[in-house]
Amino acid sequence: MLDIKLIRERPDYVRERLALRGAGDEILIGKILQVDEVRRAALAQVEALKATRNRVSKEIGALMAQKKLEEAEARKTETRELGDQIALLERQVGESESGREELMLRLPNLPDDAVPRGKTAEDNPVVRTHGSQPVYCFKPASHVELCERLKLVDFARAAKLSGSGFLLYTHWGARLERALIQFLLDLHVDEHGYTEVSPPLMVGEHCLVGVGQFPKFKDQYYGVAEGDNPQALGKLYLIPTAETPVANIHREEILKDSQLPVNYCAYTPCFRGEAGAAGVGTRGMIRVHQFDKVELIKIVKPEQADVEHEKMLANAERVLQLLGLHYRVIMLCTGDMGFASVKTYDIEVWAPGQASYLEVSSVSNCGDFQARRMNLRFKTESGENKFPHVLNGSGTALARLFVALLETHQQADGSVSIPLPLQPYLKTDSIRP
RNA sequence: GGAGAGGUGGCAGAGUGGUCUAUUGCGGCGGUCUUGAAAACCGCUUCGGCGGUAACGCCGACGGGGGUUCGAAUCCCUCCCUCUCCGCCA
Repeated sequence: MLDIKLIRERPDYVRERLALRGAGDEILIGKILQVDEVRRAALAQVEALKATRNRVSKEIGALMAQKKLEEAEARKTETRELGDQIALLERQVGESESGREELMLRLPNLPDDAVPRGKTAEDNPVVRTHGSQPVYCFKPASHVELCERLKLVDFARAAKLSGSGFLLYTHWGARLERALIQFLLDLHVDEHGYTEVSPPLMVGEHCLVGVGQFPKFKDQYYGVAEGDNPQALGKLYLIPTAETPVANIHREEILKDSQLPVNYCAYTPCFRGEAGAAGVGTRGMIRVHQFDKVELIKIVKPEQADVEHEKMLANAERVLQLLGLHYRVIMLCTGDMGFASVKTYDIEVWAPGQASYLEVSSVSNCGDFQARRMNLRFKTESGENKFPHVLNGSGTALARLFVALLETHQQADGSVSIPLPLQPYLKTDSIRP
């Protein structure tokens, strides 16, 4: 959520920054200012009336204590309708407040100055490239072929269980997935200094609102029902990313200055409806309804945000470096950034079987946007309460990492060699047919 | 799921319709005293909003929401959560 004071004081600046996203959200600013004005006018009135009521009520109390009952009764009838007026105005305040809130929750974050202007993914500049595209003396197979040949994933049976977009890992495939999870967690916890957490996989609506997934993108997530009670449907949602529960851990708290930065790392499955995405990358493991991911979350002081953002990006890149994968880092342009973000880097790993780069990580600085939505604050040394900045990054998404790993390290004999750092986890140096 | 007990400030814990501000204790911060510290004593110690250049003034919040009343932490309704016991269960 944006700061209402910023909208009041610099509406044109806000409109201009929002326009850079190209979604037309800037037209909401006028409405917000209008509703805000109504709210403030009604609030000033209601507070004046309440001040009067408080004063008179105290006088009545004093009169009754002195046993001047008739006088007290007279004052009561005098002020009887005050309550009705207050109730009426309070309804106005409430309505304009929730109206303002509703609009505010639909406004995306403002892009940072450092973010390149652009409209689509075509406009995202490459920040750097690591390694180069490997060359093979044979035609590299796609992961679908490799998975079938090596019996790592049973696509057909997964579909039998849950429909398309689900994976059934088998044999070495299941072990590889588990090894990767363990490898990633150990790397971030032991070497990068994150604290591991393992959150609930179902969360209440307020958590999705907190990170900015609701109310605007409600159609993309799975709601769950308990038993056959239709009323329970939508009370809980399957998490689309560990960011949702983990970023909300300290919601409605006031953290101590000394607690920051908070660094969390979590492995969770992620569930996404991907409505409307049918046909796009549906074959194989590239776009699925359930996948595993290790997520990094930081809660930092505003002045630490840029440095911590770069550190998080480096932490995610380290994963691909250790696994011997070629990748590039791109910065998302103003038109391609996520709703809550002020600045986002994507890491795209090379998948030789696809002959394309796959997004395996998105590392975002969300500024104070999520902290406002969650009412998460910290107390500065001078005793002031401020909103911290919240960062999140994948470290990394698993299904696509799995794809890149198989396709990159496939051998002429049909086997897949396992990079050295992963061998202790998988307890083998190669997977053979 | 059933029965009972609870939810008040950082923590503990009073407060069953009104006297000026939600007692009090602990912890924390500042001060006095001291070479320094402890003790003692004094003071301060939640969050949000509105108005004002400011000093300051006002409004709201006692788990959430609604109601009764001139006036609600207190009475009523409703929802949520915690604890104890029972049932079911990996």
